[in-house]
Amino acid sequence: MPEQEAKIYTIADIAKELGVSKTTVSRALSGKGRIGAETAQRVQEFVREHNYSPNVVAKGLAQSKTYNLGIALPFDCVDLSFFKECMIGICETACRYSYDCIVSIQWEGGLSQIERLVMDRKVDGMIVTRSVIDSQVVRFLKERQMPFVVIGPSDDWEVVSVDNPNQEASMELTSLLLMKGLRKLALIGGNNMHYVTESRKQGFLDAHMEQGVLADRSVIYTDIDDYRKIARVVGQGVAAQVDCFVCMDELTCMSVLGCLHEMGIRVPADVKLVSMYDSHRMEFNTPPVTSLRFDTYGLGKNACMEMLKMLGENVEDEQLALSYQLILRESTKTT
Amino acid sequence: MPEQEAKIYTIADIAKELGVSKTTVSRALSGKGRIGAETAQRVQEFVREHNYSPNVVAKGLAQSKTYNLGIALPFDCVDLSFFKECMIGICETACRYSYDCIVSIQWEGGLSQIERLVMDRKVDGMIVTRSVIDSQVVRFLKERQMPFVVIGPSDDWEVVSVDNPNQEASMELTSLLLMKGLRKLALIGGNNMHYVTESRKQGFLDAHMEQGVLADRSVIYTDIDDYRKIARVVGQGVAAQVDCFVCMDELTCMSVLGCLHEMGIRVPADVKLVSMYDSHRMEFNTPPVTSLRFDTYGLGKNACMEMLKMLGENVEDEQLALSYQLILRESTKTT
DNA sequence: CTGAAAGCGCTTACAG
DNA sequence: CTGAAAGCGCTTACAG
Repeated sequence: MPEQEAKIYTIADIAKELGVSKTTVSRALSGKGRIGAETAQRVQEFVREHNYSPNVVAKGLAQSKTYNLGIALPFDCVDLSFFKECMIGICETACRYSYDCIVSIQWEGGLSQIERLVMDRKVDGMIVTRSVIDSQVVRFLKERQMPFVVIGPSDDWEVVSVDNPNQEASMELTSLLLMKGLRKLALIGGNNMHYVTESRKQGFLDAHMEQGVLADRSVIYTDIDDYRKIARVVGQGVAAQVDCFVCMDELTCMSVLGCLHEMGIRVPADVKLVSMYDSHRMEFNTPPVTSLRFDTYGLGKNACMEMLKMLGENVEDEQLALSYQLILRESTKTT
Repeated sequence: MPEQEAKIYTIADIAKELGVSKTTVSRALSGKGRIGAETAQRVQEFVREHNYSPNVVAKGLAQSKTYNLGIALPFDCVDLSFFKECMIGICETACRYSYDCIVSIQWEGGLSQIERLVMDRKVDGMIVTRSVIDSQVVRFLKERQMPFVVIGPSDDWEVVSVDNPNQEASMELTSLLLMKGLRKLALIGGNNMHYVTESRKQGFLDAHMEQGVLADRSVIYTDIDDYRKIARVVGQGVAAQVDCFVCMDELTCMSVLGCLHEMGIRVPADVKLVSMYDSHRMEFNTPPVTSLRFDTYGLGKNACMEMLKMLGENVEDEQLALSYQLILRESTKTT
């Protein structure tokens, strides 16, 4: 049986079959330029019947566009679910505007893949999913005059960025702990070079300020990124008799919980525990851990809309306000 | 200060500057066709100095290629780390051959995004990262005559697929348990429509066969995909006094462990626990859980190499043999 | 070894 | 309202 062998039509084929010019077909398809209603009809019908779809690459070449967005994804993303949700938000939105997303793995420091992507002119813009202080990537993108938006905070006026309300949320979470009467809070967090670490710490400090409690700087630990270091600072925290461990992310939190278990320290009976970033893990842990849930999908979506706007796409300005929830679970039960 | 305003050269510019034809420039760059050594030199030098890089899209159009690979990623990937590592393996390899990867989120059942990607002719081939029984995606890809490879098992002769040795590894893991004298093993697993569920179960049964132990089918549970169901079957397993819970994936395993904790049942003292898929979580749990570690990065790499081969790329046949490790941890200590 | 020309499949001034 | 033509930036027979 000779397969249906779906002939791939070109605009020229259609023009010939219909006895009109390529120009006309093109116009009927794009809707740009004046064109007779009847002619347009005929073209559209033909197209539908033979389910033609234009060669986007050719279209792109003619317009000096690619209809592709690049997503720079850090290779060492601990926070898997964050990047996944973000990516889905971006892709979905891109798709709605007929763009596709090319992923580019971003190795620490270097920018090999991203460089190629940009130099090859395979994307119209870039979305950078981890904002790093003094980023090479950002510098490169600027230099190459490639439009981009970064996800996460930025103190650079020229950079378009979208972000979760990390500082605000961290502050609310911390305030709550203080209001519960917990006084000595240990903060355990990630890489100092990540902006987000800074925001969370700031929120933590803001809350102390607001509640009129002096933050104990001796139990604020940052750049704690492996199990050994975590074990060490948990030990220190316990020795210092902190009331609560405040973890900046879920992975750290899992590890802290592990350490506590091992030391035979009970949560929440002996010490409280919270995470500044929620995940399924936080929910199904023993005990379930109080944490902050952000709308990461929405974040990706917003980033993408900003990008599309920069590219001159006519996006309806449905930019959603990013919110978060403070989810109280057993790990902070005080009774 | 007028930015360096990096002029974007085209092949025509170069030809003019050097007083040769575009053909010559093209040849000097691609290395195809005979060309004078000296001329080639001159071109290459010019190119280096002005760091020109060709417009890949235009090149693609001329060759009816895109130099893009599509990766179909399931939106509901529980096994985040699997897809991430796989993706990195793919992207890395693609990059080495000057391809880029467009991600396409694959919603349950539907194939909207993938369809667009293919119809728009934005990719040369597709890599499908979850093999599902009787897959719509596969059917569509075949119909459209789009080259593709699937990651995971496939019983379809026409389909190129690469896979982890799931069955073999599951068998080894199970055998080990049986050899340790554990007799009643509960198997808890995921979606029946996923091929991988089938492979793991088969390996589990093979081991029983090999060891001459009758598998107790009453404690083989599949399609257990949410916390409620897990809680239920764990309860049943405990009541049936199983010796060990064998979980097909890490997420399930985490939940099973949670349930056991809640019921006050100790691992490994009262019951053993293993996972057929490793992750950091398994390592840093209390107790750490015995599990199977696969080379997912290598899997992605292989998939990509297969794909590139199909596309006529001259890949060195460094196809790596996929292996796995059986990592024994505290959760199966028998003393 | 080198080049003029046609072509990849589209878009878009420009001129009817 | 419609079309011939040039152009997007490359490649590749074909003919020197």
